[in-house]
Amino acid sequence: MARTRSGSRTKKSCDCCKRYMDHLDGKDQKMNYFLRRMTTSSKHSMIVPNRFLKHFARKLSGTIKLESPDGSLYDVEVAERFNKVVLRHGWEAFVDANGIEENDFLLFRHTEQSCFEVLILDSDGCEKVFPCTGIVNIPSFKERSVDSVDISSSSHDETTESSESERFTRCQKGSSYHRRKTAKVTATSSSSKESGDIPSESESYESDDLQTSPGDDYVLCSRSYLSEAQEERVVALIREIQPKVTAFVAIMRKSHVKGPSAFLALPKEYASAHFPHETTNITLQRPGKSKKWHPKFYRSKDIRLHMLRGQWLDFVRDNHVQLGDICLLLPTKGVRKFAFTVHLLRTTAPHSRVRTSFQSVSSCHGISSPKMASVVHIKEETTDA
DNA sequence: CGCGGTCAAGAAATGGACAA
DNA sequence: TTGTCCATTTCTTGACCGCG
Repeated sequence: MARTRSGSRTKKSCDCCKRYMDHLDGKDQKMNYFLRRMTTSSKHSMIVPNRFLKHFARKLSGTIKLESPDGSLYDVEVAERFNKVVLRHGWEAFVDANGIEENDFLLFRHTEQSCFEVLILDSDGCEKVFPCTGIVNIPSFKERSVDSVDISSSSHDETTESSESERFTRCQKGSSYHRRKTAKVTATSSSSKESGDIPSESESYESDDLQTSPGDDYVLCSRSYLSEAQEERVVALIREIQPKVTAFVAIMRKSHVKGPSAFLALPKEYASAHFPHETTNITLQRPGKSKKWHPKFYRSKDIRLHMLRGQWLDFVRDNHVQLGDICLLLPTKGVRKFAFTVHLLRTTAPHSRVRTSFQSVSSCHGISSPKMASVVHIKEETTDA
């Protein structure tokens, strides 16, 4: 990071600093705001940026209250997922009730205690306009929350509005470097895809505080990308099973399913969080089935490698796991030994065009790219293979 | 001899530093 | 501010070794 960059920034922002200090007055913290953009995955849970948490005076946990632009309050559970703090139960209700859509921007402002005011901006950066705020469909969840809440009266004065705009602008500037850095990846990923709205884009946007996790409910196998359709299926599945812990999603590659030494590579961070800290056998099980597999979880001495081997191949064979299939591993709660439930999302190739795409998958060692993923059709397997 | 486990090397991705 | 280069990290591939 260039010295000149930070230097010029400090020099230029004296007035800003003054206003900023004024705006923080009365709170022993350095940050009041954070901005997030809605992605497909964040419809179900929203990550709170680590940097915000670092500068947030209090510990964000339990239940917080979100105040929508129409003044309604929502109780939202704060949970920790894979070393990330995420807004969980209640968040979806907030999203639905406020008509928040993908690519919308949400500006969170800490008002008091565990209360955040949320400004909703359209994808073009303008404040979202509702036809009639009274018509907004507020689910029963809100009713539950209102009776237990003492709403702050400081939400909609002009000072707030202007400082929000300022902060939004500043925030955009602040994040430009990261966006630029990720643009390379996005450009590469989307180069062959007609639509500009691709998973990798949203992933890269979130990457300022998420290195391995593209979503909040699941961790995606690194260097893999889910198409919108795939992501929707994964999200739908996660929604259905309502996991209490972060799931691991792996798109099957050649190395996962082919050959005598097939294995499933696990991201270091996820493995550290949910797998044993030594080489040992773990248990895999299909939902609703009694049969179990005990692949070896291998962890190299230098902690660089984390993978499932041995009976992993049996699992692959027994369940007819194929190239391009999606495996969702869910740590089983309450079991002393490390056990995982594996949900399978099958890939189907309904026509020749898809088959062609699949050939390109294997031609590049099975690495799933957005291009390839975009034409892969997934169907969830409801019955055992 | 075959299979499974382990490890090393190369490839690819990512992030940081620096110069224009 | 933007583009490029380089270092680091992580993943993939395949070879080697030990055991049955």
